Amino acid sequence: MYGSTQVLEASHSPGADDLLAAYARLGEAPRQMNANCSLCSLRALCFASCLGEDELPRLERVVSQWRMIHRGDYLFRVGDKFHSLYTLRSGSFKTVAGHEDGLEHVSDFILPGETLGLGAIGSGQYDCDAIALEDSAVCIIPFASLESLCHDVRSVQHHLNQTLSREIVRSSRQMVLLSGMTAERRVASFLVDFSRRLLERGYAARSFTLRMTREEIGSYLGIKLETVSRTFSRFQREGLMRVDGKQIEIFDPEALAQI
Amino acid sequence: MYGSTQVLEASHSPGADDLLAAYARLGEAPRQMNANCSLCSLRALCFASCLGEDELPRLERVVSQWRMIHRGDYLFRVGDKFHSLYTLRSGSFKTVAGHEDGLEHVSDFILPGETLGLGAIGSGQYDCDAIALEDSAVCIIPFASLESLCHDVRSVQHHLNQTLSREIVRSSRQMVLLSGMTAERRVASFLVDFSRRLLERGYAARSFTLRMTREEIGSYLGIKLETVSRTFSRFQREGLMRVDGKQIEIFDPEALAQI
DNA sequence: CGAATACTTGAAATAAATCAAATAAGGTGG
DNA sequence: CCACCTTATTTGATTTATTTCAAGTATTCG
Repeated sequence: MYGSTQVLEASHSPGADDLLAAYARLGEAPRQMNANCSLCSLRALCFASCLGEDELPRLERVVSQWRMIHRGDYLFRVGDKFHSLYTLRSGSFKTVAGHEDGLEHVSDFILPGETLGLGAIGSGQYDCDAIALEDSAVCIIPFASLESLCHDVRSVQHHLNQTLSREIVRSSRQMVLLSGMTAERRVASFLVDFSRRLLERGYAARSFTLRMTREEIGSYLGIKLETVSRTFSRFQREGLMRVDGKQIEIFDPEALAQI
Repeated sequence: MYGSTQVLEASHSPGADDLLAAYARLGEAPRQMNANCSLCSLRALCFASCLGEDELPRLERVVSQWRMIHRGDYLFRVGDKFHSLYTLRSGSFKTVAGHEDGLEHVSDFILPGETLGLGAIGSGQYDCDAIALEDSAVCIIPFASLESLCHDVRSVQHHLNQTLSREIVRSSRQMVLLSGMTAERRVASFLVDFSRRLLERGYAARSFTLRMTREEIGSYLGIKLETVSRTFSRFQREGLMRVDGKQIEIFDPEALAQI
């Protein structure tokens, strides 16, 4: 778009990603296709980040396939046998954790560069549903191969450990939010956090589209959709942000962060 | 006590553990002492579980030290530089996650065989406080050494991955609880879960002592201490359990699980 | 374009928090 | 080892943040 400024709606990289996104939109792409880490714009966020140029081919042998998932489709479901981790290349996902009695909870929203399936390593079964919030593309990382690569390349093992550990810290933060914050702070926290994650990935942090519904945000934050809506409206009245359906503009991130 | 039935208050193993517990009570023990995985009764729960008899000495070189922590003392604090994971040998801990503005949350209770410090791997700093709920003993696992052992012994790496992943799943379950359950279900869920964990460790599951206060339970469950107390009283009135201060007896685990 | 889904807003209901006060348990120093 | 002070727990009365119910409006997507 304009030089280095990229927004979520725009294709976020030239080359292979564009092709993939275009295929996904058309719904005509082969279900899987070959990956190429060297050309990937998200290299810095995934396992490639800990490898030298010369080691990338080894990763490419592990992450040899892509897959496209259409909006609303499942990448995996609770209980599915675990074979692979997935790194999101484009699009976005929600993960939904269930409970015996139908109680459901949106446990996370996933942005490009983030990894899906970490909870399945321990049990051999995926522990949540992963559902695409828009047409998306994922790299397939067969876990057995990744473990072998870990064995050969220490930095990859280190990276996997770090990824898992960071996920634990993230959960822990979310629990502080769920256990003690007012609805207002939860919503503010969600907006600030989401904005920060977009920024880290090179997207516009002040103006973005929420791909998820108010109900999904509410579930993620442990409040009802009406409360999300009311709080958005209040923040708008107070001049902190502009809300136009799913289109959000943040005017005063500092004030939001301090709520 | 009676054959194979062991209760939390009793020493849970003969030999080294007893010695350690005795030292801890006296407060006269050396601050650190040598570990011996081969003799440890918790072997089945920790990293030793994935090693053969012949490989144990390698683990013992990594986990070469114990440490005793008195009730109320910190094993580590938020922000401390990360060097080691800790496996609890005896006693119990709480972990407390903080937030900039003083908002605190008891993120977990730790029982023997469980690991402390997993959240520090990613950032190099501990992400929570770990505070002993009673005089306790921990094995010190220097992380650099553990990573080396992971490199040499695949099963150790696999075990670390599994431990980290299981922690993610645990957090995720706790978030479902915190985001959607009534106070009554949270308390029931806590009791059932705590009882199950005791059972898995060979302690009495129907009758046990809560080492933490009502306030700490409330923080863990995202409710106030008065609500914990009232719910305990209600469950007692309904004949599901007996409450005598910190001493708990579960009469009807099935009914509790179904609440 | 039109049915279905998503969102906003108001009013009433409620689960849990807060405030308060009395009782019980636990740890410490004399 | 007991008395005392502190901390923890229970229980009741009141308040409140959020949910629930409801109804109208806007969006989305096939």
